[in-house]
Amino acid sequence: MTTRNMEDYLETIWNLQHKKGYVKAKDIAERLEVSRPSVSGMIKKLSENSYILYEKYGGIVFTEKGKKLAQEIKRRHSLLVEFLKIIGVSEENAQTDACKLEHDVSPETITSLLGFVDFISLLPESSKWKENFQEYLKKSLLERSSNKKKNYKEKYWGRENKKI
Amino acid sequence: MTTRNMEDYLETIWNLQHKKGYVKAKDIAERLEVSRPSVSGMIKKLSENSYILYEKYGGIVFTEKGKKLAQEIKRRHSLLVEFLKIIGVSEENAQTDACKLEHDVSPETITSLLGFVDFISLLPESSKWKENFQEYLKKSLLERSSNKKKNYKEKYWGRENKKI
DNA sequence: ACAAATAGTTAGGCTTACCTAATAAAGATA
DNA sequence: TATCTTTATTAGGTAAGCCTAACTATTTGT
Repeated sequence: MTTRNMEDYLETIWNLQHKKGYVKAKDIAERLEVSRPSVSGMIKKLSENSYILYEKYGGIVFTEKGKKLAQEIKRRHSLLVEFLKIIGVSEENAQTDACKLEHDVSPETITSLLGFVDFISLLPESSKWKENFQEYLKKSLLERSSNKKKNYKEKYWGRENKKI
Repeated sequence: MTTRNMEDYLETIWNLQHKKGYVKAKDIAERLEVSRPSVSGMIKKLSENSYILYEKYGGIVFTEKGKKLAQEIKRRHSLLVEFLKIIGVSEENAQTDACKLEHDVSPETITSLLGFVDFISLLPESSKWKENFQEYLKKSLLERSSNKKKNYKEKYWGRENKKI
């Protein structure tokens, strides 16, 4: 099985490959803000599990298996970013959240998210869904930060406590 | 700082408290499918960090700090479940995904999700958003598995739904 | 009240990450 | 070519979790 960490390394390798055209252990360390020995260790692990091929002082390349997994992770990441932006999360936060969430979403949730994103993108211009939603978000944020805070909380916890 | 694991234990304690009225280490072990020594260790840690008060053979109660955190986690969990169900994820999967995702969503994303869920719940009956979306999901699943590509725009976003 | 059942802890080890310090290998340059 | 810089590895240690086996302490039942 692959761990969350292995996935992070694979994704980083993928990104470096597409940004610089080659991948060195040093660059991975920089990107992930981790020591070089840590990278050495993970490279060894990923090699042993046949996700990558590695030559000291040379570079890293994906095996078919590794490429497939890296693409899959990338796909989840992009989907999450796209979704988060639709619901109004900033680009920056969307990126960092996607990095964390991408390891945990089940296939069913991926499918549903994909459906949602597609559905929204198919809305006719005339629907103004996004504008309406954005406006609603802005408004509810304002209200929340001022006087209606209490109201909202009661509503929320009232619902929740019944379930328990 | 609290780790993902500490959060899981706190959430479990919260759930047990509200389901049975008291919390024993043994029950935590069962619920989390973990050995009793593991629970002992975590209880010690949570006590040291003042999230709970614990007495051997007695029970576990939250401190104010612990209660606050547990509620916060619970809040994130419920919100995620609610959202996932809206986009068509099954109850079961929504629960398990929420358990994993709840540790990683940023405050901004929480806010946006909350906005989205509220927004959807405020849609007028006439919009039929959910029905349309559900149907779209079902169809697109079929399409995907039979490798066809077709445009549903017209069918699902005819004039009567412009208000969405 | 005392033995059995239940609950909890300690001891000792495993795994996956991380780190720093020291070392080795390769590449670049004088 | 010899040395210096860069790159990578090894050695040795920490921390958070998990486990089993063995032990202790409490509660319960007769």
